[in-house]
Amino acid sequence: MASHMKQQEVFKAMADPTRRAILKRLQGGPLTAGEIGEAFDITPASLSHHFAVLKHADLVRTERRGQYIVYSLNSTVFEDLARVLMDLFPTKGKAGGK
Amino acid sequence: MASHMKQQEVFKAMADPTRRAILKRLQGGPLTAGEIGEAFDITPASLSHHFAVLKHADLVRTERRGQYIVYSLNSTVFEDLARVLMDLFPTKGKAGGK
DNA sequence: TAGATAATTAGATATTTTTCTAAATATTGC
DNA sequence: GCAATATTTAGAAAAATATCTAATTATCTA
Repeated sequence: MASHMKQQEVFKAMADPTRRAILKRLQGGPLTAGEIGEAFDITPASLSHHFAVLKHADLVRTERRGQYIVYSLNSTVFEDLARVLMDLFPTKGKAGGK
Repeated sequence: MASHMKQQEVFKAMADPTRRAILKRLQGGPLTAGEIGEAFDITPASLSHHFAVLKHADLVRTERRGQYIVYSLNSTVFEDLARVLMDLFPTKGKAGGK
């Protein structure tokens, strides 16, 4: 029950507004790296770094589908926590603004 | 209802393990800066910096009492969120270990 | 008022993080 | 196999953060 989260990694991951916006986007369902990237003004390389941080924190899962890599929220660790956090705070980041 | 939180400031504040340990310590009730500092291996100056970040995020309140400054959790913004976060994750920081 | 104690602010340095460009890897379809 | 597309990895530069020492501010007490 969320007891095997890497606390430091998760908080660090959540501290960046771009990463929070990525997570927010994924709440609508799985997306490819490219689809996620459309909403941001950064290079694919930078985005990839953010993905790595989120993955390391176990907040997202990846699955290769052909040439694409599909990202989705890791519901085990994340879904309940993410909802609590995301809904508790008003969105303000440049992308995914509700 | 938690809708006027400064999202970015709060997450940034929570991203540092020393600051999370400070908050954790304050869950037992208000403490002076010095009392909080006893648990850490950093200088008062560094600690003061962390207090400033927590204050800026509205996570703690301060009140001067004589030569002391007493810190407490800001229950309005924090108490419910803090409980959710702190209880959801296992403690791992050097200080305030439950 | 002077000295002691508590805490913060100023200024500098070291570390970490974010971002970029360029190069590498994986996969598709001809 | 080769070119095109999707994504990641490597390496470097810029920006942000954490920490320190030294100096400052505020308060207490003798």
